Amino acid sequence: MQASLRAVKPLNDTQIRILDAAEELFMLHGFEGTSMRLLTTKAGVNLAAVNYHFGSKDALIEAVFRRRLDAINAERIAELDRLERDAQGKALPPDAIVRAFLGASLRMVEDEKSGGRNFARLLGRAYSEPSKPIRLVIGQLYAGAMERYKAAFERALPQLPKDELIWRLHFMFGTLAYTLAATDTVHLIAGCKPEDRYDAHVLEDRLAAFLTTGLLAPLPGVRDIKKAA
Amino acid sequence: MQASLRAVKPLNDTQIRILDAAEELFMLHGFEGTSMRLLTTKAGVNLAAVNYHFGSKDALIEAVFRRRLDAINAERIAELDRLERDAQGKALPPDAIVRAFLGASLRMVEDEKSGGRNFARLLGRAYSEPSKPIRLVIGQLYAGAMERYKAAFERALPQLPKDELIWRLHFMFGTLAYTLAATDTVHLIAGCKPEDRYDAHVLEDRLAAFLTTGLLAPLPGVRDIKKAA
DNA sequence: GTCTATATCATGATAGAC
DNA sequence: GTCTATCATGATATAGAC
Repeated sequence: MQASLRAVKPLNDTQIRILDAAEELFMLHGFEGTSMRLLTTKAGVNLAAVNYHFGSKDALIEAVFRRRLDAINAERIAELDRLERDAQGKALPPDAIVRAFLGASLRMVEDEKSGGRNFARLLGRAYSEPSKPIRLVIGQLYAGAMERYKAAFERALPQLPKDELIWRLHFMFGTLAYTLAATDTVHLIAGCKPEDRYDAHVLEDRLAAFLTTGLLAPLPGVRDIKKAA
Repeated sequence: MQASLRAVKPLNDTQIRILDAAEELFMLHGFEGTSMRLLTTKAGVNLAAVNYHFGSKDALIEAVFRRRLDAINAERIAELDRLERDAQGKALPPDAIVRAFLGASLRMVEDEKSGGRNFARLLGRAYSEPSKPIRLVIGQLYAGAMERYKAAFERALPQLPKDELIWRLHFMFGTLAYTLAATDTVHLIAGCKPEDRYDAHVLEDRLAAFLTTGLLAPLPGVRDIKKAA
């Protein structure tokens, strides 16, 4: 009884094949643009299998996100736990928090074989997904980690007003999401080495430099004197 | 003959109603999620009108982006022209280039009445759109302005290696796209004043502070000695 | 659990009267 | 230019044999 509360029933081969195919096709064509026929054909399973194993197409979309996001956010929180334990009560350096936040997501783009890269791009796009149920699931899966990181940043950047911090975290999210979603289009702007695109270390270094400096930016000046008065 | 090359045929009332409805519905439900029936009902026109006036649903999507993006990028380029003229050959301050780039997009989020805000959110999402034709149109509509801004940044930040600049412009794009697409969800992170969400000046100040500082960040260190050697 | 066959419905597009 | 009626197709979901 205790165990069954958290126990994740192991996925069978058919379910895994469906989830893998869904990840790739949702990434390529979007949710509405991916039909069950295409999906089940690609997965090499029967047309009825999705409904049998997941109940509906919407439930499958949820399952696709849950399969990976649970692990990623658990990893994020574990990494923050470790940092805070080592710091013995002192505030963490912003750079370390940023890297801990980025790490789990970026490692996915290196994982080509087991489909992590597909999911990374899918996830990047999902942040600005129109479908309300999907946004809800994503938000819910992120909620725990977000709370923890927000608190860590508040301690690390005590001089930053809270509403400014919120916006800067929002910007950080956006940069990460776009980088995950559109990593294959960077070369279109031209000029960057193609081999860097999927190197998580290089990406982490570049992103961390940009984002950490941005988080520490001087406060924007007051623009409208009347409003301030 | 000369004039007709660039002449944009004025849109009639039906076409405008269709474009306005499309903007809002595409934003709410995505392209595939918006049916012609829903769209024409919302626009108050006949089901056949979209095909008569635009030829197909895909052509309508293109028209939606063209209607506003042409003007926005022209504005972007004009603003850069003005700055460079005033600078009389000197490199521009990075902050000014960033603000010129953001301005035209951000002014849209203030424009609630004529639908600019809908378009802003739609545009933010379109950057990570799976559909290849849509990405092509967007990329093409942006190409001219991107060239100009890239060159301006190269002059303003001569110490920054080109590939690092490309990545940082990529990050800047991402932050702007996400901010446009998800401005209505900032409050979910909680803690920011709701009235700031659609104030273009406040947004521009916050974004410019974050992005300009990020663009000027120190270079990320070399991580792997072996690769560098 | 798996598969075939099918029910039911919505879609984009068009033909042709007005 | 606008409308009605309709076509051909493809969608999700399910019933029922194996």
